[in-house]
Parts: sequence; C-alpha cells; structure tokens
Amino acid sequence: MRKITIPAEDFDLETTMTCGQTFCWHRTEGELYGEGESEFYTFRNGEPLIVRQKGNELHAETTLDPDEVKQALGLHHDLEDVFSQFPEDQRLDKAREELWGLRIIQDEFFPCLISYLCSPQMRIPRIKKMHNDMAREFGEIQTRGVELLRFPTQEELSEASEDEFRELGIGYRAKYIVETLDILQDGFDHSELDSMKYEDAREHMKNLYGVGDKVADCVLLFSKNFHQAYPLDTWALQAVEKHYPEHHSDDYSEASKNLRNHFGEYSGYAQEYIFHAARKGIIEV
DNA sequence: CCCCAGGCACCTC
DNA sequence: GAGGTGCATGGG
Repeated sequence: MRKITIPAEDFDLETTMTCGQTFCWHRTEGELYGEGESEFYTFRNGEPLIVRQKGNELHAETTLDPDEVKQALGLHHDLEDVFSQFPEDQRLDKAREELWGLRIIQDEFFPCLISYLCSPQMRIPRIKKMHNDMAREFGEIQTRGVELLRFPTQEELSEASEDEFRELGIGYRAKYIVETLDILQDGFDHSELDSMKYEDAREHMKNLYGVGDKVADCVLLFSKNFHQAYPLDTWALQAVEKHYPEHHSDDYSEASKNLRNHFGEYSGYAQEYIFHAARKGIIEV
C-alpha cells in the first residue's frame, strides 16, 4: 500500500459513488447511500483501494498503478469529449449542469455481476445491503484502522448454499446466484467479453442464469467498459416513452438500438445522467 | 391490508 | 416470438 495523488479534473467523487451505479464501493465510515464520511474504498485483486477527493486531486491508498485507479473511477474518459458527442438535448444539459463530474465506474466483474443478479424487483439500498451482507458472511472483514469489507471471491461464494443466500433476504434471486456460480465454474470466461462486439457481449452475458438484457447491460457498462450500453429499467423506459417517444419500443433490443443510434458511442453516460437526474427529481419522469 | 421495487425464467400458443 | 404469470422480501 502506498499513497498516490492523481489529477482529477471534471470529477465529482461523491456523486459518482452515490448515483446508484456501484454496490462494490463503500464509505470508510457511514452508509454508501446515506450520510457519512466522503472517503470511499473498494477492493481490487483482494487488496483495498481507498480514495478521497481534494479539489482537482484524488488521493489514493493502493497497491495499484495510477492508471488502474483512474480506470476504476472512470477517469480514463474525457468528460467534455463524452458530452460533445451527444446531440443537442435540453434535459441532458440540465442533468449535466447538476451532476457534472459523475463518472461511470469500472468495478470488478464478479462482485458487480453478483450484485446486479440481486437487483430485479429490488430497491437500490436493499441491493447494497445484500452485497454488504454477502461480504460480511462469506468474504472477509479487514481491520486497517477502520473495518473494510471485502466481497467474497468466486471460490468463497461457491461454498455457500441457496438456503444461506435466502437467509440473507435475497429471496428468489438466491437461485440466480447459485446457478450462475455453476456456469462460471463450468468455464464461462468473462475475459472473452472484452474482445466481443457490444451486442454479442450482451447475448453472451444472457447465458448466465438470472441475467436478462437489463442486468447484462449494467454489468457490461459498470464492469466491462461497454459505454454504449443503455440499461433499460422501468424508470429509463418510462423516461424514454415520455421524452423520446420516437426511440421507444416494447422490444428491449429495438429500444436499445434506437437509443444507441441517438446518443452515440457514450450512450451509457447519457443513461446514467438521465437516470440519476430523474431519481433526484432534477428532471421529471 | 395492499402496493410495488434498477426483471427474469418459464409456460402457452 | 409474442404474450401472460409467478416470484421473496421489506418498506410505504
């Protein structure tokens, strides 16, 4: 572990952490989606990464290289360039004004996948609770001045039974986790996704049990750098139906394609700004 | 008490 | 492939 400082222009750590995209980051003190210290941590390769923002600098404690830290927080994108690729859009302008600095994080594939397997028919704070409970129950609590929750590895989580997941309140999604762990064990190699075209990657993800279009898009966007992905949950679909009716469709693939054609290569950023703005009431749905 | 939540699998037809 | 259903659990 060493302390490094990284330039962080056009970056808002607090918003990036609390906009509902990640379940893999934590506050060192307090709840992620609640009040608390503006210092955050996650784990990479089993080692903690702790970050705090001071103005246009990011202070990190980590074993990682600066570039890997930047990648983890979405700092490898040029945010001005991202927005310059969107078409003229009043709602997006408003969201941009309020949320400027929100980045799309890149979490580790495995914990990201398991968390989003828990997401169907569930509110965001409860998904976070499930993630934390799994970390406490099957992962590890490291003590480094404060207690740090490490999410279990694939091997560690495979030890758990469906009943044990149900005891954590995960409900019918417990089966998604158990079955998906089997498929991963049988040789599903997520690194193959990296060289796939976006639509092929989404189809490939759906080979995992409990992974449909929406969960696939979230995992690809938040852990695999597929920033074209425009996750269409009930909110997003409502927003599309109301504000972009010409792009709306009841068919997921169709709506997804329309939106990617409209917003371009960084559609995922548009989705995230619109989603968070809608959630915060900055723009109406 | 009812309603619903960052959907999904599974069953018909 | 389109359309309808059941699903665990907790909070409003």
